[in-house]
Amino acid sequence: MAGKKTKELTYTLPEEFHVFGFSSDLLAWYDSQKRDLPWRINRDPYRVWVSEIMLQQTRVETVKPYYANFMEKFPTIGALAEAPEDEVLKAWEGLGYYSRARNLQTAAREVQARYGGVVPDSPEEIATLKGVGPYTAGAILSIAYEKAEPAVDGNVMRVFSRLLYLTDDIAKPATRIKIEHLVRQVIPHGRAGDFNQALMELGAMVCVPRTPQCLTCPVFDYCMARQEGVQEDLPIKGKAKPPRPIHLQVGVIMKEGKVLINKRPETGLLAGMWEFPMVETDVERDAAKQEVLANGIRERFGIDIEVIDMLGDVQHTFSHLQWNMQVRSCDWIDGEELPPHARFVEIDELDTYTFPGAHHKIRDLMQKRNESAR
DNA sequence: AACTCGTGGGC
DNA sequence: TGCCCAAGAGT
Repeated sequence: MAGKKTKELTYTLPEEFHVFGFSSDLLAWYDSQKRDLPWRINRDPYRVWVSEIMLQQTRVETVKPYYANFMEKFPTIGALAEAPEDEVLKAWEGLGYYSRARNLQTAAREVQARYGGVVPDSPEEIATLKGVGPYTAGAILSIAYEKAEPAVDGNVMRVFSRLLYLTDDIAKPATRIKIEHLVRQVIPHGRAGDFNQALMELGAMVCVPRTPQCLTCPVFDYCMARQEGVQEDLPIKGKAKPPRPIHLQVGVIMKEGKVLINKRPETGLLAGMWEFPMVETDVERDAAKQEVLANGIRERFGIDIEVIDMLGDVQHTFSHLQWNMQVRSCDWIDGEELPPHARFVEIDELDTYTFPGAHHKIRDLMQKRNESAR
């Protein structure tokens, strides 16, 4: 039978895999060993939803304080839907991936308008909500509504790669689809939410990326990678491209004790966040960098400045970009008309605006300079 | 499918 | 120190 290997076959569990034993052993471990996490005190769909959005690509310990603050400020879908966007972004400040916050509020308004304030419980409807992708849809449906849907995140892909000795590259989208098919065949009836969380808990506590704790693993007996001794070589994951370097001139521009800040565009990197004005330079060519800064500020803000001195270098690396910033203190000289996205504000008022991490580093540099000046 | 979109921790 | 990683989604 040549050519018997169909796609369907690759999505089927090995015959020797004992589904029932695996699921019940994993659930028994989860029942006794699971962490007490703030979003596990009940199965309220909104609480589950917020936690899942915050946990996207973000560690549990990082999320905890943000989650507590967010649920206090926006305790219901209605509260989130009616809140000013600035307040939502401020509550997200420092968490990263800020489109999550905007999408969450957009989706909350959608739930209010179209679903009477109730998070929908069907795969088709919940998938239409902004920021709710395949993983989050499955997580909410299973945890809050006990629907037998897979919730395949990085943990689950790692666990299944080892469990079934899968050599697919987990960085490729097709691999997640395949693992969703496999997980779907293992979800125990009536405990989908706990089962999905148990898979993730196992990946976070035992089946960790480096040096997995196989000797304490509750599903050691089922693991094909462990039987072959290759658990440390799985999962297979293609390497990410290194971040692209960008060189920026940053101006801390003062006018009568106030400092100039700029609101970034509503789309793209750090959308809608505030920043210190900056100008991109070609490091190979721009020898006279302070002139590049002054000219760029004049073009974009319509004011003339004088560069006073160098405050220092600040580097900030994103997943795909590396900002190399030279920060200079400047004084306003001339020009009154600012564009609508820019304004001079008191130093003490900076806290009322939402700045991303890269600009907090610049603020730290400012404050250090101010202290040493005294 | 490949690229965009943050941040902080751990080894 | 540099690199990988962490409960991904949108385009």
